[in-house]
Amino acid sequence: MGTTQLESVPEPKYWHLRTVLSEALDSEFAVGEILPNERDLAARFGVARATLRQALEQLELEGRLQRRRGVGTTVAPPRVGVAVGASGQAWPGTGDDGWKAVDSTLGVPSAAVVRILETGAEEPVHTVRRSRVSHGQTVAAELLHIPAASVPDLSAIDAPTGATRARAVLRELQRLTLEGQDRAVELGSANTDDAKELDRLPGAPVLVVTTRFFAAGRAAAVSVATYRADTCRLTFGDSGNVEIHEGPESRAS
Amino acid sequence: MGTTQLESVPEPKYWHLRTVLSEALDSEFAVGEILPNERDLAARFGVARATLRQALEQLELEGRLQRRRGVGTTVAPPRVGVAVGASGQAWPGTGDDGWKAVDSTLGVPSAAVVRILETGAEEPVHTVRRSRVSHGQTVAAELLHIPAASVPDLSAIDAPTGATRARAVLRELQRLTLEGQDRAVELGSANTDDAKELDRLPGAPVLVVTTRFFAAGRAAAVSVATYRADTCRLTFGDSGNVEIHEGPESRAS
DNA sequence: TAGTGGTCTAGACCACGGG
DNA sequence: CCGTGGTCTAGACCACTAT
Repeated sequence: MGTTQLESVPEPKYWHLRTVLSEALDSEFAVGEILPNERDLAARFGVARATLRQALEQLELEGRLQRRRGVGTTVAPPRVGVAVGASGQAWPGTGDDGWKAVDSTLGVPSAAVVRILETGAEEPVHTVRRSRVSHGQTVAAELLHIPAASVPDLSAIDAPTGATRARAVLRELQRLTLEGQDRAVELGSANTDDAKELDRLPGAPVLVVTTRFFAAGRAAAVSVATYRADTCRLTFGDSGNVEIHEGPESRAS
Repeated sequence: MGTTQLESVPEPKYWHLRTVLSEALDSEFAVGEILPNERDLAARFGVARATLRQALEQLELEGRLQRRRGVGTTVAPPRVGVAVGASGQAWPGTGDDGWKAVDSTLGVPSAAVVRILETGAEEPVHTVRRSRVSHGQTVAAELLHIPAASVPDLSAIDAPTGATRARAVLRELQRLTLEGQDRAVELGSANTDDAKELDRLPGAPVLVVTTRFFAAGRAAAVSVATYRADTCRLTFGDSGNVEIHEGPESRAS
Protein backbone atom coordinates (compact mmCIF):
# COMPACT_ATOMS: atom_id res chain seq x y z
CA MET A 1 0.00 0.00 0.00
CA GLY A 2 1.38 3.38 -1.08
CA THR A 3 2.42 5.97 1.38
CA THR A 4 1.27 9.50 1.83
CA GLN A 5 0.27 11.15 -1.44
CA LEU A 6 -3.30 12.05 -2.35
CA GLU A 7 -3.13 15.01 -4.68
CA SER A 8 -5.75 17.64 -5.03
CA VAL A 9 -8.35 16.39 -7.47
CA PRO A 10 -11.85 17.60 -8.18
CA GLU A 11 -13.14 14.35 -6.72
CA PRO A 12 -13.86 13.84 -3.00
CA LYS A 13 -10.97 12.62 -0.91
CA TYR A 14 -12.91 9.68 0.49
CA TRP A 15 -13.78 8.50 -3.00
CA HIS A 16 -10.21 8.71 -4.19
CA LEU A 17 -9.14 6.97 -1.03
CA ARG A 18 -11.65 4.23 -1.66
CA THR A 19 -10.12 3.64 -5.08
CA VAL A 20 -6.58 3.62 -3.76
CA LEU A 21 -7.48 1.21 -0.98
CA SER A 22 -9.47 -0.97 -3.34
CA GLU A 23 -6.46 -1.38 -5.59
CA ALA A 24 -4.25 -2.05 -2.62
CA LEU A 25 -6.65 -4.78 -1.48
CA ASP A 26 -6.44 -6.41 -4.89
CA SER A 27 -2.69 -6.40 -5.09
CA GLU A 28 -1.27 -6.42 -1.60
CA PHE A 29 -3.64 -8.14 0.76
CA ALA A 30 -4.91 -11.66 1.21
CA VAL A 31 -8.41 -12.61 2.32
CA GLY A 32 -8.67 -12.51 6.09
CA GLU A 33 -5.65 -10.31 6.52
CA ILE A 34 -5.95 -7.53 9.11
CA LEU A 35 -5.49 -3.94 7.98
CA PRO A 36 -3.75 -1.30 10.07
CA ASN A 37 -6.13 0.38 12.47
CA GLU A 38 -8.13 3.42 11.41
CA ARG A 39 -6.02 5.97 13.23
CA ASP A 40 -2.84 4.70 11.63
CA LEU A 41 -4.40 4.49 8.19
CA ALA A 42 -5.77 8.00 8.44
CA ALA A 43 -2.37 9.33 9.47
CA ARG A 44 -0.68 7.43 6.68
CA PHE A 45 -2.93 9.04 4.08
CA GLY A 46 -2.93 12.41 5.75
CA VAL A 47 -6.67 12.64 6.29
CA ALA A 48 -8.97 12.86 9.27
CA ARG A 49 -10.19 9.61 10.69
CA ALA A 50 -13.76 10.42 9.69
CA THR A 51 -12.71 10.74 6.06
CA LEU A 52 -10.82 7.48 6.16
CA ARG A 53 -13.89 5.86 7.70
CA GLN A 54 -16.06 7.09 4.85
CA ALA A 55 -13.82 5.22 2.44
CA LEU A 56 -13.86 2.08 4.58
CA GLU A 57 -17.64 2.22 4.79
CA GLN A 58 -17.86 2.21 1.01
CA LEU A 59 -15.58 -0.78 0.79
CA GLU A 60 -17.52 -2.60 3.46
CA LEU A 61 -20.76 -1.90 1.57
CA GLU A 62 -19.16 -3.43 -1.49
CA GLY A 63 -18.24 -6.53 0.47
CA ARG A 64 -14.51 -5.93 0.27
CA LEU A 65 -13.90 -5.35 3.96
CA GLN A 66 -15.27 -6.57 7.23
CA ARG A 67 -15.01 -4.45 10.36
CA ARG A 68 -15.59 -5.65 13.88
CA ARG A 69 -15.51 -3.45 16.94
CA GLY A 70 -12.79 -4.43 19.36
CA VAL A 71 -11.10 -6.56 16.73
CA GLY A 72 -10.16 -4.69 13.60
CA THR A 73 -10.69 -4.44 9.87
CA THR A 74 -10.10 -7.52 7.75
CA VAL A 75 -10.19 -8.28 4.07
CA ALA A 76 -13.49 -9.99 3.30
CA PRO A 77 -13.78 -13.15 1.21
CA PRO A 78 -15.75 -12.93 -2.06
CA ARG A 79 -19.46 -12.78 -1.54
CA VAL A 80 -21.28 -16.03 -1.00
CA GLY A 81 -23.72 -17.00 -3.74
CA VAL A 82 -27.02 -17.74 -2.03
CA ALA A 83 -29.70 -19.47 -4.06
CA VAL A 84 -33.09 -17.81 -3.80
CA GLY A 85 -36.05 -19.65 -5.19
CA ALA A 86 -33.91 -22.11 -7.10
CA SER A 87 -35.41 -24.79 -9.30
CA GLY A 88 -39.07 -23.98 -9.47
CA GLN A 89 -41.57 -23.12 -6.84
CA ALA A 90 -42.01 -24.83 -3.53
CA TRP A 91 -43.32 -24.15 -0.06
CA PRO A 92 -40.82 -22.91 2.49
CA GLY A 93 -39.47 -25.59 4.77
CA THR A 94 -39.39 -28.19 2.02
CA GLY A 95 -36.15 -30.09 1.86
CA ASP A 96 -32.81 -29.01 3.24
CA ASP A 97 -32.46 -25.50 1.90
CA GLY A 98 -30.37 -24.11 4.74
CA TRP A 99 -33.31 -22.64 6.60
CA LYS A 100 -33.75 -23.43 10.26
CA ALA A 101 -37.04 -22.75 12.07
CA VAL A 102 -36.51 -20.89 15.31
CA ASP A 103 -39.91 -20.23 16.80
CA SER A 104 -43.44 -19.19 16.08
CA THR A 105 -46.01 -16.80 17.49
CA LEU A 106 -49.67 -16.15 16.79
CA GLY A 107 -51.07 -12.65 16.60
CA VAL A 108 -51.96 -9.73 14.36
CA PRO A 109 -48.91 -8.62 12.39
CA SER A 110 -47.87 -5.12 11.35
CA ALA A 111 -49.99 -3.06 9.02
CA ALA A 112 -47.50 -3.58 6.21
CA VAL A 113 -47.82 -7.37 6.41
CA VAL A 114 -51.60 -7.15 6.64
CA ARG A 115 -51.56 -5.16 3.44
CA ILE A 116 -49.40 -7.68 1.61
CA LEU A 117 -51.41 -10.64 2.83
CA GLU A 118 -54.66 -8.83 2.20
CA THR A 119 -56.03 -10.29 5.39
CA GLY A 120 -58.42 -8.49 7.67
CA ALA A 121 -57.01 -6.07 10.22
CA GLU A 122 -58.01 -8.41 13.06
CA GLU A 123 -57.18 -11.74 11.52
CA PRO A 124 -54.67 -13.81 13.49
CA VAL A 125 -51.48 -14.79 11.68
CA HIS A 126 -48.77 -17.26 12.56
CA THR A 127 -45.34 -15.64 12.39
CA VAL A 128 -42.53 -18.14 12.06
CA ARG A 129 -39.00 -16.97 12.59
CA ARG A 130 -36.32 -18.76 10.62
CA SER A 131 -32.65 -18.19 10.02
CA ARG A 132 -30.51 -19.33 7.15
CA VAL A 133 -26.98 -20.56 7.53
CA SER A 134 -24.54 -20.83 4.67
CA HIS A 135 -20.85 -21.63 4.87
CA GLY A 136 -21.12 -21.63 8.65
CA GLN A 137 -22.47 -18.10 8.83
CA THR A 138 -25.98 -16.80 9.41
CA VAL A 139 -26.72 -15.00 6.16
CA ALA A 140 -30.41 -14.31 6.49
CA ALA A 141 -33.21 -13.84 9.00
CA GLU A 142 -36.78 -14.37 7.96
CA LEU A 143 -40.26 -13.75 9.24
CA LEU A 144 -42.77 -16.01 7.58
CA HIS A 145 -46.35 -14.86 7.98
CA ILE A 146 -49.09 -17.45 7.63
CA PRO A 147 -52.71 -16.51 8.22
CA ALA A 148 -54.24 -18.89 10.72
CA ALA A 149 -56.92 -19.54 8.11
CA SER A 150 -54.28 -21.09 5.85
CA VAL A 151 -53.55 -23.83 8.37
CA PRO A 152 -56.94 -24.56 9.97
CA ASP A 153 -56.06 -28.09 11.06
CA LEU A 154 -53.10 -27.07 13.18
CA SER A 155 -53.68 -28.61 16.58
CA ALA A 156 -52.30 -27.19 19.77
CA ILE A 157 -50.96 -30.63 20.63
CA ASP A 158 -48.78 -30.78 17.55
CA ALA A 159 -47.47 -27.32 18.22
CA PRO A 160 -46.54 -26.84 21.86
CA THR A 161 -43.85 -24.19 21.66
CA GLY A 162 -40.73 -22.76 20.02
CA ALA A 163 -39.08 -24.51 17.13
CA THR A 164 -41.36 -27.53 17.39
CA ARG A 165 -44.38 -25.33 16.96
CA ALA A 166 -42.73 -23.52 14.03
CA ARG A 167 -42.09 -26.80 12.25
CA ALA A 168 -45.66 -27.90 12.83
CA VAL A 169 -46.96 -24.74 11.19
CA LEU A 170 -44.72 -25.29 8.18
CA ARG A 171 -45.82 -28.91 7.94
CA GLU A 172 -49.46 -27.88 7.84
CA LEU A 173 -48.71 -25.26 5.23
CA GLN A 174 -47.08 -27.82 2.97
CA ARG A 175 -50.33 -29.75 2.77
CA LEU A 176 -51.82 -27.00 0.62
CA THR A 177 -51.42 -26.92 -3.14
CA LEU A 178 -49.02 -24.15 -4.13
CA GLU A 179 -50.50 -22.27 -7.05
CA GLY A 180 -47.84 -19.68 -7.58
CA GLN A 181 -45.53 -17.18 -6.01
CA ASP A 182 -44.00 -13.83 -6.71
CA ARG A 183 -40.96 -12.15 -5.31
CA ALA A 184 -39.40 -8.73 -4.86
CA VAL A 185 -35.94 -7.61 -3.79
CA GLU A 186 -35.08 -4.25 -2.33
CA LEU A 187 -32.51 -2.61 -0.12
CA GLY A 188 -33.30 -2.13 3.54
CA SER A 189 -31.56 -1.69 6.83
CA ALA A 190 -31.50 -4.26 9.59
CA ASN A 191 -33.69 -3.59 12.57
CA THR A 192 -32.45 -4.40 16.04
CA ASP A 193 -33.66 -8.01 15.98
CA ASP A 194 -32.34 -8.89 12.55
CA ALA A 195 -29.06 -7.12 13.23
CA LYS A 196 -28.50 -9.29 16.28
CA GLU A 197 -29.37 -12.43 14.35
CA LEU A 198 -27.01 -11.47 11.53
CA ASP A 199 -24.22 -10.38 13.87
CA ARG A 200 -24.31 -6.82 12.54
CA LEU A 201 -25.10 -3.41 13.96
CA PRO A 202 -28.61 -1.95 13.66
CA GLY A 203 -28.97 -0.18 10.34
CA ALA A 204 -26.64 -2.53 8.52
CA PRO A 205 -27.60 -2.82 4.85
CA VAL A 206 -29.67 -5.87 4.00
CA LEU A 207 -31.31 -7.22 0.88
CA VAL A 208 -34.98 -7.69 1.68
CA VAL A 209 -36.59 -10.52 -0.26
CA THR A 210 -40.36 -10.53 -0.06
CA THR A 211 -42.05 -13.66 -1.37
CA ARG A 212 -45.77 -14.27 -1.59
CA PHE A 213 -47.07 -17.82 -1.79
CA PHE A 214 -50.48 -18.34 -3.32
CA ALA A 215 -52.89 -21.17 -2.63
CA ALA A 216 -56.65 -21.46 -2.94
CA GLY A 217 -56.72 -18.24 -4.90
CA ARG A 218 -55.14 -16.03 -2.28
CA ALA A 219 -51.90 -15.31 -0.45
CA ALA A 220 -51.42 -18.26 1.87
CA ALA A 221 -48.08 -17.08 3.22
CA VAL A 222 -45.66 -14.20 2.93
CA SER A 223 -41.97 -14.44 3.62
CA VAL A 224 -39.89 -11.38 4.42
CA ALA A 225 -36.26 -12.42 4.45
CA THR A 226 -33.37 -10.08 5.16
CA TYR A 227 -29.99 -11.11 3.77
CA ARG A 228 -26.69 -9.57 4.80
CA ALA A 229 -25.95 -7.29 1.88
CA ASP A 230 -22.24 -7.18 2.63
CA THR A 231 -21.66 -10.91 2.34
CA CYS A 232 -24.39 -12.23 0.07
CA ARG A 233 -24.98 -12.38 -3.64
CA LEU A 234 -28.52 -13.61 -4.31
CA THR A 235 -28.73 -16.01 -7.20
CA PHE A 236 -31.79 -16.92 -9.22
CA GLY A 237 -31.96 -19.92 -11.45
CA ASP A 238 -29.81 -22.99 -11.09
CA SER A 239 -26.21 -21.82 -11.31
CA GLY A 240 -25.93 -20.76 -7.72
CA ASN A 241 -22.25 -21.23 -7.17
CA VAL A 242 -20.62 -20.01 -10.32
CA GLU A 243 -17.72 -17.85 -9.31
CA ILE A 244 -18.58 -14.36 -10.39
CA HIS A 245 -16.47 -11.82 -8.68
CA GLU A 246 -14.18 -8.91 -8.34
CA GLY A 247 -17.65 -7.68 -7.76
CA PRO A 248 -19.67 -4.69 -8.80
CA GLU A 249 -17.87 -1.45 -9.45
CA SER A 250 -14.94 -3.28 -11.01
CA ARG A 251 -15.77 -1.54 -14.23
CA ALA A 252 -14.89 1.70 -12.49
CA SER A 253 -13.42 4.48 -14.58
CA MET B 1 -42.71 16.37 14.45
CA GLY B 2 -41.91 16.47 18.17
CA THR B 3 -39.71 19.10 19.64
CA THR B 4 -36.53 18.77 21.56
CA GLN B 5 -36.45 15.67 23.72
CA LEU B 6 -34.24 12.66 23.03
CA GLU B 7 -33.54 11.00 26.35
CA SER B 8 -30.47 9.04 27.22
CA VAL B 9 -30.98 5.50 26.01
CA PRO B 10 -28.50 2.68 25.49
CA GLU B 11 -29.12 2.96 21.76
CA PRO B 12 -27.21 5.34 19.47
CA LYS B 13 -28.68 8.78 19.07
CA TYR B 14 -28.73 8.58 15.30
CA TRP B 15 -30.70 5.36 15.44
CA HIS B 16 -33.24 6.74 17.85
CA LEU B 17 -33.45 9.84 15.69
CA ARG B 18 -34.05 7.71 12.64
CA THR B 19 -36.99 6.07 14.37
CA VAL B 20 -38.45 9.36 15.52
CA LEU B 21 -38.10 10.89 12.07
CA SER B 22 -39.50 7.79 10.43
CA GLU B 23 -42.64 8.00 12.53
CA ALA B 24 -42.92 11.71 11.84
CA LEU B 25 -42.70 10.99 8.13
CA ASP B 26 -45.54 8.51 8.41
CA SER B 27 -47.86 10.76 10.33
CA GLU B 28 -47.00 14.35 9.55
CA PHE B 29 -45.55 14.62 6.08
CA ALA B 30 -46.86 14.13 2.58
CA VAL B 31 -44.87 12.72 -0.33
CA GLY B 32 -42.80 15.44 -1.95
CA GLU B 33 -42.93 17.73 1.03
CA ILE B 34 -39.71 19.54 1.92
CA LEU B 35 -38.22 18.97 5.35
CA PRO B 36 -36.53 21.72 7.35
CA ASN B 37 -32.86 22.03 6.46
CA GLU B 38 -30.23 19.96 8.24
CA ARG B 39 -28.95 22.75 10.45
CA ASP B 40 -32.42 23.55 11.72
CA LEU B 41 -33.32 19.91 12.24
CA ALA B 42 -30.13 19.25 14.15
CA ALA B 43 -30.77 22.25 16.39
CA ARG B 44 -34.35 21.18 16.94
CA PHE B 45 -33.26 17.75 18.18
CA GLY B 46 -30.27 19.06 20.04
CA VAL B 47 -27.66 17.07 18.17
CA ALA B 48 -24.71 17.87 15.96
CA ARG B 49 -25.39 18.15 12.28
CA ALA B 50 -23.26 15.08 11.58
CA THR B 51 -25.45 12.99 13.86
CA LEU B 52 -28.60 14.25 12.24
CA ARG B 53 -27.10 13.44 8.86
CA GLN B 54 -26.42 9.86 9.94
CA ALA B 55 -30.12 9.45 10.61
CA LEU B 56 -31.07 11.04 7.29
CA GLU B 57 -28.64 8.77 5.46
CA GLN B 58 -30.38 5.74 6.93
CA LEU B 59 -33.76 7.01 5.85
CA GLU B 60 -32.49 7.80 2.38
CA LEU B 61 -31.05 4.28 2.13
CA GLU B 62 -34.48 2.96 3.02
CA GLY B 63 -36.06 5.03 0.28
CA ARG B 64 -37.98 7.26 2.66
CA LEU B 65 -36.15 10.49 1.84
CA GLN B 66 -34.53 12.09 -1.13
CA ARG B 67 -31.78 14.66 -0.70
CA ARG B 68 -30.46 16.97 -3.37
CA ARG B 69 -27.62 19.39 -2.96
CA GLY B 70 -28.68 22.97 -3.44
CA VAL B 71 -32.33 22.03 -3.11
CA GLY B 72 -33.21 20.27 0.12
CA THR B 73 -34.55 17.07 1.62
CA THR B 74 -37.93 15.82 0.44
CA VAL B 75 -40.18 12.94 1.38
CA ALA B 76 -39.70 10.22 -1.23
CA PRO B 77 -42.58 8.43 -2.92
CA PRO B 78 -42.90 4.67 -2.33
CA ARG B 79 -40.35 2.66 -4.25
CA VAL B 80 -41.12 1.88 -7.84
CA GLY B 81 -41.68 -1.78 -8.63
CA VAL B 82 -39.37 -2.62 -11.53
CA ALA B 83 -39.91 -5.91 -13.30
CA VAL B 84 -36.73 -7.88 -13.81
CA GLY B 85 -36.87 -10.87 -16.08
CA ALA B 86 -40.65 -10.90 -16.14
CA SER B 87 -42.59 -13.42 -18.17
CA GLY B 88 -40.04 -16.04 -19.07
CA GLN B 89 -36.72 -15.71 -20.73
CA ALA B 90 -35.94 -13.47 -23.63
CA TRP B 91 -33.03 -11.68 -25.23
CA PRO B 92 -32.45 -8.10 -24.12
CA GLY B 93 -33.85 -5.50 -26.47
CA THR B 94 -36.91 -7.56 -27.27
CA GLY B 95 -40.12 -5.61 -27.06
CA ASP B 96 -40.71 -2.39 -25.18
CA ASP B 97 -39.30 -3.18 -21.75
CA GLY B 98 -38.23 0.35 -20.87
CA TRP B 99 -34.63 -0.12 -21.97
CA LYS B 100 -33.11 2.38 -24.34
CA ALA B 101 -29.87 1.63 -26.20
CA VAL B 102 -27.37 4.47 -25.88
CA ASP B 103 -24.24 3.41 -27.69
CA SER B 104 -21.85 0.58 -28.32
CA THR B 105 -18.12 0.01 -28.37
CA LEU B 106 -15.91 -2.89 -29.37
CA GLY B 107 -12.91 -3.92 -27.29
CA VAL B 108 -11.59 -6.18 -24.57
CA PRO B 109 -13.63 -5.71 -21.38
CA SER B 110 -12.48 -5.80 -17.78
CA ALA B 111 -11.04 -8.95 -16.28
CA ALA B 112 -14.22 -9.49 -14.27
CA VAL B 113 -16.37 -9.57 -17.39
CA VAL B 114 -13.91 -11.82 -19.18
CA ARG B 115 -14.22 -14.23 -16.28
CA ILE B 116 -18.02 -14.24 -16.38
CA LEU B 117 -18.16 -14.63 -20.13
CA GLU B 118 -15.40 -17.20 -20.08
CA THR B 119 -13.97 -15.66 -23.21
CA GLY B 120 -10.28 -15.45 -23.97
CA ALA B 121 -8.30 -12.60 -22.52
CA GLU B 122 -7.84 -11.10 -25.98
CA GLU B 123 -11.25 -11.74 -27.46
CA PRO B 124 -13.09 -8.63 -28.64
CA VAL B 125 -16.46 -7.96 -27.06
CA HIS B 126 -19.22 -5.53 -27.97
CA THR B 127 -20.26 -3.45 -25.00
CA VAL B 128 -23.69 -1.90 -25.38
CA ARG B 129 -24.73 0.80 -22.98
CA ARG B 130 -28.42 1.04 -22.19
CA SER B 131 -30.49 2.94 -19.70
CA ARG B 132 -33.87 2.14 -18.32
CA VAL B 133 -36.55 4.69 -17.68
CA SER B 134 -39.55 4.08 -15.48
CA HIS B 135 -42.14 6.61 -14.37
CA GLY B 136 -40.11 9.33 -16.09
CA GLN B 137 -36.96 8.61 -14.14
CA THR B 138 -33.77 6.80 -15.10
CA VAL B 139 -33.77 3.86 -12.74
CA ALA B 140 -31.00 1.73 -14.16
CA ALA B 141 -27.84 1.83 -16.23
CA GLU B 142 -26.60 -1.28 -17.96
CA LEU B 143 -23.54 -2.55 -19.73
CA LEU B 144 -24.35 -5.45 -21.99
CA HIS B 145 -21.32 -7.45 -23.03
CA ILE B 146 -21.56 -9.52 -26.19
CA PRO B 147 -18.55 -11.41 -27.52
CA ALA B 148 -17.98 -10.50 -31.15
CA ALA B 149 -18.13 -14.22 -31.85
CA SER B 150 -21.78 -14.23 -30.77
CA VAL B 151 -22.75 -11.86 -33.57
CA PRO B 152 -20.44 -12.84 -36.45
CA ASP B 153 -22.71 -11.47 -39.17
CA LEU B 154 -22.75 -7.95 -37.84
CA SER B 155 -21.72 -5.72 -40.73
CA ALA B 156 -20.05 -2.39 -40.32
CA ILE B 157 -22.61 -0.91 -42.65
CA ASP B 158 -25.50 -1.84 -40.39
CA ALA B 159 -23.73 -0.46 -37.41
CA PRO B 160 -22.18 2.92 -38.10
CA THR B 161 -22.11 4.55 -34.70
CA GLY B 162 -23.82 5.31 -31.38
CA ALA B 163 -27.33 4.17 -30.67
CA THR B 164 -27.83 2.87 -34.20
CA ARG B 165 -24.84 0.61 -33.83
CA ALA B 166 -26.07 -0.54 -30.41
CA ARG B 167 -29.44 -1.51 -31.84
CA ALA B 168 -27.79 -3.38 -34.68
CA VAL B 169 -25.78 -5.46 -32.21
CA LEU B 170 -28.92 -6.32 -30.26
CA ARG B 171 -30.74 -7.23 -33.47
CA GLU B 172 -28.00 -9.66 -34.42
CA LEU B 173 -28.01 -11.15 -30.94
CA GLN B 174 -31.74 -11.84 -31.14
CA ARG B 175 -31.18 -14.10 -34.13
CA LEU B 176 -29.60 -16.69 -31.85
CA THR B 177 -31.62 -19.28 -29.99
CA LEU B 178 -31.72 -18.48 -26.30
CA GLU B 179 -31.06 -21.65 -24.35
CA GLY B 180 -31.20 -20.31 -20.85
CA GLN B 181 -30.15 -17.61 -18.47
CA ASP B 182 -29.22 -17.12 -14.88
CA ARG B 183 -29.23 -14.09 -12.71
CA ALA B 184 -27.70 -12.71 -9.53
CA VAL B 185 -28.48 -9.64 -7.42
CA GLU B 186 -26.09 -7.95 -5.06
CA LEU B 187 -25.45 -4.60 -3.46
CA GLY B 188 -22.88 -2.31 -5.04
CA SER B 189 -22.01 1.32 -5.23
CA ALA B 190 -22.35 3.45 -8.31
CA ASN B 191 -19.19 4.33 -10.14
CA THR B 192 -18.73 7.76 -11.62
CA ASP B 193 -20.39 6.91 -14.93
CA ASP B 194 -23.41 5.15 -13.50
CA ALA B 195 -23.85 7.80 -10.85
CA LYS B 196 -24.09 10.47 -13.52
CA GLU B 197 -26.56 8.40 -15.51
CA LEU B 198 -28.69 7.78 -12.44
CA ASP B 199 -28.47 11.36 -11.21
CA ARG B 200 -26.77 10.32 -7.99
CA LEU B 201 -23.41 10.92 -6.37
CA PRO B 202 -20.57 8.44 -6.85
CA GLY B 203 -20.84 5.69 -4.28
CA ALA B 204 -24.61 5.79 -4.17
CA PRO B 205 -26.03 2.37 -3.33
CA VAL B 206 -27.20 0.35 -6.30
CA LEU B 207 -28.63 -3.10 -6.83
CA VAL B 208 -26.41 -4.85 -9.31
CA VAL B 209 -28.25 -7.39 -11.44
CA THR B 210 -25.95 -9.69 -13.38
CA THR B 211 -27.63 -11.79 -16.04
CA ARG B 212 -25.96 -14.36 -18.26
CA PHE B 213 -27.60 -15.37 -21.51
CA PHE B 214 -26.69 -18.76 -22.92
CA ALA B 215 -26.78 -19.82 -26.56
CA ALA B 216 -24.93 -22.47 -28.50
CA GLY B 217 -23.75 -24.00 -25.25
CA ARG B 218 -21.98 -20.97 -23.90
CA ALA B 219 -22.50 -17.46 -22.52
CA ALA B 220 -23.55 -15.40 -25.52
CA ALA B 221 -24.07 -12.21 -23.56
CA VAL B 222 -23.77 -10.85 -20.07
CA SER B 223 -25.74 -7.94 -18.73
CA VAL B 224 -24.59 -5.96 -15.70
CA ALA B 225 -27.37 -3.60 -14.73
CA THR B 226 -27.20 -1.18 -11.82
CA TYR B 227 -30.51 -0.06 -10.36
CA ARG B 228 -30.95 2.87 -8.01
CA ALA B 229 -31.34 1.14 -4.67
CA ASP B 230 -33.08 4.09 -3.09
CA THR B 231 -35.96 4.24 -5.54
CA CYS B 232 -36.33 0.72 -6.93
CA ARG B 233 -37.90 -2.50 -5.76
CA LEU B 234 -36.95 -5.30 -8.14
CA THR B 235 -39.80 -7.66 -8.87
CA PHE B 236 -39.59 -11.18 -10.19
CA GLY B 237 -42.52 -12.99 -11.61
CA ASP B 238 -45.57 -11.35 -13.09
CA SER B 239 -47.04 -9.15 -10.37
CA GLY B 240 -44.74 -6.22 -10.98
CA ASN B 241 -46.92 -3.42 -9.75
CA VAL B 242 -48.63 -4.74 -6.66
CA GLU B 243 -48.43 -2.08 -4.01
CA ILE B 244 -46.22 -3.44 -1.32
CA HIS B 245 -45.00 -0.76 0.96
CA GLU B 246 -44.28 0.98 4.17
CA GLY B 247 -41.17 -0.82 3.14
CA PRO B 248 -38.56 -2.90 4.86
CA GLU B 249 -37.88 -2.24 8.49
CA SER B 250 -41.52 -1.53 9.14
CA ARG B 251 -41.53 -4.50 11.44
CA ALA B 252 -39.11 -2.58 13.66
CA SER B 253 -39.13 -3.31 17.35
C1' DT C 1 -6.30 -3.37 30.67
C1' DA C 2 -5.02 -2.04 26.13
C1' DG C 3 -6.48 -1.52 21.57
C1' DT C 4 -10.07 -1.68 18.25
C1' DG C 5 -14.00 0.25 15.75
C1' DG C 6 -18.48 3.09 16.81
C1' DT C 7 -20.52 7.46 18.15
C1' DC C 8 -20.66 12.33 18.69
C1' DT C 9 -19.33 17.17 18.67
C1' DA C 10 -18.64 21.98 16.81
C1' DG C 11 -16.91 23.96 13.86
C1' DA C 12 -15.19 25.17 8.58
C1' DC C 13 -15.42 25.36 3.73
C1' DC C 14 -17.11 23.66 -0.88
C1' DA C 15 -20.41 22.63 -4.86
C1' DC C 16 -24.58 23.06 -6.57
C1' DG C 17 -29.37 24.94 -7.55
C1' DG C 18 -32.56 28.44 -7.89
C1' DG C 19 -33.93 33.19 -7.60
C1' DC D 1 -26.46 36.02 -4.76
C1' DC D 2 -28.17 32.97 -0.93
C1' DG D 3 -29.52 28.59 0.95
C1' DT D 4 -29.07 23.82 0.44
C1' DG D 5 -26.72 19.43 1.14
C1' DG D 6 -21.74 17.43 0.65
C1' DT D 7 -17.07 17.15 2.44
C1' DC D 8 -13.60 17.53 5.87
C1' DT D 9 -11.27 18.40 10.27
C1' DA D 10 -9.47 17.46 15.07
C1' DG D 11 -10.66 16.31 18.67
C1' DA D 12 -13.43 13.41 22.66
C1' DC D 13 -15.56 9.55 24.70
C1' DC D 14 -17.93 4.95 24.53
C1' DA D 15 -18.54 -0.24 23.71
C1' DC D 16 -16.59 -4.15 22.67
C1' DT D 17 -12.89 -7.95 22.31
C1' DA D 18 -8.95 -10.19 23.34
C1' DT D 19 -5.30 -11.02 26.51
